Formats: sequence, structure tokens, C-alpha cells
Amino acid sequence: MLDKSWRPDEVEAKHYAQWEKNGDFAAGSSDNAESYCIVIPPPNVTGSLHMGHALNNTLQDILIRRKRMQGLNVLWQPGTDHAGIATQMVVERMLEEQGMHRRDLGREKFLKRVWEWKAESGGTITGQLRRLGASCDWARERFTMDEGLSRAVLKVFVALYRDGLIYKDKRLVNWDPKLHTAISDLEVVQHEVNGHLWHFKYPIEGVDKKYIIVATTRPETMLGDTAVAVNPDDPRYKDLIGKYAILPLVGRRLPIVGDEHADPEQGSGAVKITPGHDFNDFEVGRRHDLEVINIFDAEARLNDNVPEKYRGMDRFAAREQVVADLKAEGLIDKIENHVHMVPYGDRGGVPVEPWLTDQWFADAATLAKPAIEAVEQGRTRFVPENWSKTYYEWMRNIQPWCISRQLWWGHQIPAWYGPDGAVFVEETEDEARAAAKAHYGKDVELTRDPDVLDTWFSSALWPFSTLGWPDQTPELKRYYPTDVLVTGFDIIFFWVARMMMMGLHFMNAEPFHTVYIHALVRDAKGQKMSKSRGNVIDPLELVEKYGADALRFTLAALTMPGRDVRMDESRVEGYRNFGTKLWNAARFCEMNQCLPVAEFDPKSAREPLNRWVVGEVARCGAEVDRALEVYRFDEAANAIYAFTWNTFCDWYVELAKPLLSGKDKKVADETRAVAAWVMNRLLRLLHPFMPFITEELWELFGGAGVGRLINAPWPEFEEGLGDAAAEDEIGWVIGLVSGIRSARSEMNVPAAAKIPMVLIGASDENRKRLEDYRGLIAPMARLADVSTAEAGAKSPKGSIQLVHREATVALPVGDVIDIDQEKERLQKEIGRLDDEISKIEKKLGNEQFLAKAPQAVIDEQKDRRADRAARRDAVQAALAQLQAT
RNA sequence: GGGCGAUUAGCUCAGUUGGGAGAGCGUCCGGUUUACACCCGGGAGGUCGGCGGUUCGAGCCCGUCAUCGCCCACCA
Repeated sequence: MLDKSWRPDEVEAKHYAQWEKNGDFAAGSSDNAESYCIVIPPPNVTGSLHMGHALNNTLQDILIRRKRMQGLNVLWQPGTDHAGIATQMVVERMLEEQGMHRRDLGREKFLKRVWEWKAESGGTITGQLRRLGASCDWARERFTMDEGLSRAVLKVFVALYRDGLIYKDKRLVNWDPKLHTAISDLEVVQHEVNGHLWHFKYPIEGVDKKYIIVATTRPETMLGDTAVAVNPDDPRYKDLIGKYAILPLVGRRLPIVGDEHADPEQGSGAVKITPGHDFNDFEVGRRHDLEVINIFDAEARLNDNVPEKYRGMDRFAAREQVVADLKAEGLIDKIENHVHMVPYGDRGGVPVEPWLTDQWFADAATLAKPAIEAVEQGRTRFVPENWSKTYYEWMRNIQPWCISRQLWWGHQIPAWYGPDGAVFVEETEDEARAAAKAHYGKDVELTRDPDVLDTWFSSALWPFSTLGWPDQTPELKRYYPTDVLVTGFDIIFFWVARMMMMGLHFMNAEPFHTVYIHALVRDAKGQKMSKSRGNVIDPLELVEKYGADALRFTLAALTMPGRDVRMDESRVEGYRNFGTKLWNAARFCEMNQCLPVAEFDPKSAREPLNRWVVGEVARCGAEVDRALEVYRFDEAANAIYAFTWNTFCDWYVELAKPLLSGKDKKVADETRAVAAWVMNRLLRLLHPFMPFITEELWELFGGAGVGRLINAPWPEFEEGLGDAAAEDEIGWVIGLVSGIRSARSEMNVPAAAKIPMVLIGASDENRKRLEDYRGLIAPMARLADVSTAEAGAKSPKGSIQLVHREATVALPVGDVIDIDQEKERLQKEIGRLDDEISKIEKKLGNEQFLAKAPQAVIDEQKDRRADRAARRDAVQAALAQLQAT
């Protein structure tokens, strides 16, 4: 016997362990069955599960479990990412707590520490994914720095280098002065800052007391100025072009150049040019062949290229000093308050500095072309579709991708330098040595490039590197291209775009046919979850409290296209209750011996109630299929929820009670078989969403010798289950019971009062129905008796009539009803109906409507008019009778 | 500046070939009846952001304004 309520904690671990032990998650290895593959977005190896992961992996698991049940050759490829900067920072912070710096340890020992940390914490997140129920093929788990995946990285790097698609260049990059590394454009985030706009006066050379005014938000960079630009068409400054200004504090001569970059509308119209520390100025410098002066060191402290007094100062201290010094010299025109955007490193949390360094770049523009075409041609499809626009926008304007990082944790760049700086890019040191020997004609000392690759470089290879590439494995052949990638919009650029580029370049085929983009998970108020806001909801706490099934179902039900998921604990609670509801329905079935009957054919059911519910579950199944095919997780979840609670529990189970306890054993047996059959189908439909509770209940409803639910076939419903007649009859019963309940409540009939009912003036069909279903209706509507009377018959003295469709129901209530109150209620009802009727009349009186509306719509309106008119008359009659009493 | 999205019940949100305003939660009333109080039954509550247009008919289509959110770019 099942317990009274569902205890997730007791069974979840048990079932997961069994699934894993039985190899239920293992990829199918048959080449015959159709294959279905999802590669997991690899979480950071040292991370822990947050709500975004929970959503992302729940959706994948739903897709995967369903396809597995459908008998496809399924692989859900799991793994983790080494997460270069993030992981290195964590270990650095741990060292810091011991008063150490990574440089104290040296590269080798530091890396050893990182690997130790990985060994220590690397299992956390995969353990948490298991807790969630994720049915990944764990035996195939990969890590981006595994031997195999590292080999793929080297091969890709060398190949792209040889194709000229990777190159080394000296240009301005975003430099993170805290982490001491270059970062890509994508890793820069703009923060709004309340700052100032300083207007400086630069003296014009050879003209006493004449100045050109330039404005800046970054005074300290003036120490690196090498020109002043004005717009060539600006009449104010035209004459100054070709002349020189003198840089205060430094004394350098600055050519005044004419350049379109200077906007006459902005500031003073003249702009200081610092080619070494500003992307726009760098371009201006190129156009005018200006000197590029680097004034910062790696920590953004001023270096020896500035006057002595500023050397070694932090950039912000230097800013104050420069302003003070200029002020002292009377060279500040004015200072305005100014709100502007300042670029920050997304990891380091300090403003990044445009800095001139040697870096490796990938020619993203070239790689992007086929990736754009793949989406244009529909070989890869975004769901929801509008994300393709975002993708195009970025891909068509893509900049060179800076792929080198001045870190230690990651894939070290396979480039070796000879004594004269000649570079040898090879997959191994031996090959580099050989290449160097061929180049120099003798063995020389080589030094390896110390930089590592951007983490996203290896992630870009994930869909094929995890399947074994560069080896031609059976898995690679069977599962690439993969089917769907499930991810959040925040990494379309970082990851999706790059996988497209690399996949198309190296595999000659798009890495996935569908990219399903889901939203962000926010808190109940719609705020982004963040540690600083303190509104982070830990998915594992919710799992602890309500069970993994409840969290999963919540995430699925809240996943609507184009809208963020607002995680409200009350919803999780509600879906936990849903699990309990299902549990109790199962318990009811168990108590009534509603257990699977072998070879039972639902079409053989004779009772309309049974025929009806069979049709309803088939309809629910069709809806789940339809919704999941178009990634409408919410609609699928809601269909199951509504069927389970409203259809099955609220009506079927209740209406079945009299049948189960009735004298007709055949009917009771049929009902038992149908109830069990429905539970069986329901559990299968629900399994992808709520794998644990359904697996637990499968022991009861799976039937003899069918094994575990995870391996059960996805339900397919043949045509013609249920029928229109049964639907009609049960619909009528439900409508009648609802009507009576509503009237009882409005008439304040005590709930416990069992009263007789007379159905007056019903059609022959409905009189028959009432006869047929009185046994079902009476207990549901708490009636003592049910009978019918001819049309126009008076209801028994002291009774109340209520109107149901074409019929009038008289409820004799003795003295429990307040007659005046009831009169009032009927008056109101008449008023409502009159309003509705006049609305319809107006419509039907409109010639244009009659001329132009489709016939079906017109007929519908006529039916409504007839229905409402009949009800109005009936209520009117009831009122008249009431007044006569 | 460019793009995307939102605005419907107290709250969170559904609502597609344009034709009777919905769900969950909350609230109020009433209830232990073959499972379930993590339950059952019933009710109240909405000028569908404003204005204009198309249409016989608009929550839905078009225009416009307002407010809010996100992404990209720029901001001397």
C-alpha cells in the first residue's frame, strides 16, 4: 500500500542509482536506429549548479528521455569545461589566502595546484546534475583539457594557422590590468559611471596665449597624446591644421590634424589623440602616421614614457595628479559632470585598458561566412526563430577574435620561437624542433609561447571533439551533426557562433540542426539573480525541499518562448502538490485494484465514462507530442497537468466511484482496467518531466514484466480512441453537475443537505441521459434523488428551479432557502441574459455581418441566441413560479 | 543611435488563420463524501497601456504615443 503522501527524498536517489547502474543512460550503439544527440553545454568543472543550469539541463533531459522512450539511438554527451580565467582566479584566490601569488609558485607548480583543485571539486557539478535527474551518458564524460580534446585543439590551431586563419598581430586589445591578460571584445562589459568631462587648454605653438580646447573623460591619458584632431570642415579650426599644439606637463609637440573622427558637434570640436590607449585614436593615428606612445605597464601604472613625477603611479592616482597640475598651470577651461560608459572586464571587475600588445587572432570574418549561410539556408534553425537575427547581426559585423590569453590554466599555444623570433607552429615540440632545424639548418634553442587559448576556443570544438575527433570514431559518424543544442541567449556569441564556425570548417557540416534558446531565470520579482542582490535561489535547496520532480516540472511549465523564467517558490510548491495529487490518484487506483490487465484493449470499453477518459488521455498525448516537437515545454507540461488534475482526478475518478462499487461486476472490472490503462499512459507521458515519481509508480502500473519506465516505449495512441458520443454524454453530465453545484452554492443550500432534483421539460435525449447517469450524478451533486417531469410541469411546492441548458431543474429545498434572496438572484440572472441576448441580436441584425461573416460564425451566433433565450425563458418561468408561492 | 521584447484579474503570466476575456497563486464563502487539507466545491475581481486606423467585427492586424526591460554600438 502506498503511503499517504509522496516522499521524494526517499526514492530519488534510489532510482537514479539504479538507472545509472543498469546502464539506462548509455548511448545506443546500433547503426540501424535513427540517432538523436545532444551535447551538454559544459559547465565549469569547478562550479556548482545554479538555476540556469537547472533549467538548461531539465529541458535537455525532457527531450532526451522522450526520444529514448521513442526508441531512438540516443546520446546525451556530458562533460565539463576547464573555464580558463574563472578557474585560475579561484585557485589564485585560494593561494592569496595563504599569502601566496601564482608567480611565487611558478607555472608548473601552479598548474599542479589547479589540477588538484579540479580533482577535488570537479565532481560537484556532475553530482548535482545527477540529483536533478539528468540522464547523461556519464561513461562518456569529457573534459576540455582531456588528452583527446587537447589533441583536437592543437590540430585545429595548427590547421587554421596554416590556412592563414590564425595569425599573430600587434594591435590594441582589451587588457585587464587586474588579471594581466588580454580579453576578447565579448568579455568586456559596459558600466555606467558618474564621471567628469575635463576641458583642457593646450597652447598653440608659437602663438602666445592662444589655446585649443580639448575635452576628455580620462585626463591621465593626455600624457600619451601625440596629436590633436579637428574636423577638416570645421571653420573654427581649419586654419590650425598643420600647426602644432604643445602638450602641457610633457612639452611634446602635437600636430593638429584634420580628421573626420572629430565631430564638430561634440565638446569643443577638437579632440586629443592618444593612439596607444584608445581604439578610435589608434585608427586616427594610423591614418596620420602618428607616434604611438604606451604609457601604462601591465597593471595600468604609468611607465617610463611619462615625465618622472608620474612614473609608477596608478592610473587613477595619475588622473588626479594630472588634473591638479593642469589646474595649477591654469590650463583647465572647465569641468563638467558627465555620465558615461566605462568598459570593465567581466571577470576582473576593473576597467579594462586598450593596450598595445602582441596577440594571436582568429580570422572570424572568414570563418563566419559559412556559419551565416548555414542559418540562412535553414540547415541550422534557431528556436525561437528571432534569435537568428541576433546571430546574423553579430556574425556580419564580426571583428578579429583575440584568442590568446596571458594565463597559465588552459591550452598552451603550440607556437615555438627561434633565437631570432621566427615562429614555428606545430602540434608537438618535436615537430617544432624539426621545423626549426629545417629553417636554421641546425638545432637551436626554442622557447614556447607562454600564452594559453581563450576557453571558448576549445568549447568551439565541443560537438565533434567530444565524439572523438580528430579520430574517426563510430560515435562521430553516428552522432555528428547533433540534433539540438539547448542553451541560453547569453552565450550565442561566445559559444554557439563559434561552434558553428569550427564545426563547418573542420567537419564540413553544421554542428546541430536546431539551436533552442531558452531564457534567463530571474527571481520572483523579475530581477536577475546575483550574489550582490542576495536574491539567488539555489536549485538544490528547492530540490531538497520539494523534490527534483517538482523543480523540473516548474522549470518546464514556466519556459515560454521569448520570456524570462521567473522562479517563484510558490510555483514549485504547487507542482510538488501536483506530484502528491498524482500519487494519491495512484493510491486510489491501488485501493480499488485498478491494476493493469494484460492485453487490455481500450477500444473494447463500453461504459461512456471509460470511453471518454480514454479519448481524453489520447488527446493529452497528442498535445504533448505536438508541443514538444515545437519546443513548447510549457504547453506540454500544462496539458499533462490539466489532464491529470482536472480531467482524471476531478471528474473521472469521482464519476468512477459509483461504477467501482456498483453491482455490475463487468462494469466495475472494465473501469478498473481503464483506470489502470490511463495511469500507465499518463506515467509515460509525464516521465520526461517527472522521472522519479513516475518511475516509482511504474512498479504498480507498468504491468507484469515490463521493466523500468525509463525504458518503456513512448505512448502512441491509435486513431479512434474515445468517441464523440461518449464525449457528448460525459460533457453533459459534467455540465449538469457543475450547474447544480453552482446553484446550490448560490442558493446557500447547506453542503450536507441531500436534496431531490427534478429535471423539467428536458428533451427525450436528456431524459434518457438522466436515467442512465443518475447513479453518477446523484453523489457528485449531492442529490438524494433525481427525476424528470414533463415540460411545463410545475415544480413541487416549495422547490427551487434552476436552469440547465434547455431544461429546468427544480430543487425542492424546504425552508433552507431565503426566498427573497433567490428572487433577487433570478432577477440578476435574467438581466445578464438579456444583456447577452441584445448583444447577439444587434450582431444578427447587422446586414453587413450577415453578408460578410462566414456562415459558421453566423450559425454559432444563432445557436447562442437560441440557447440564451431558452435559458432566459426558463429562469423567467422559475421566477414567476417562485413569486406565486 | 541600431535591434529585440513587454504592457491582459491584487501578483506572475497564458491567449494565431480576427468572432463567446483565461490559468496558477492570493483573496472571500462553504466543506472531511472510496485517494489526496500538499485536499474538495463555489464566488468576487479586468475600459486587454493611451489615441487613431483597417474591418460587419480588434486583446489579436496597421500607425502613433507613453512606460518598462534586454542586447549591440557610441559617447573627446
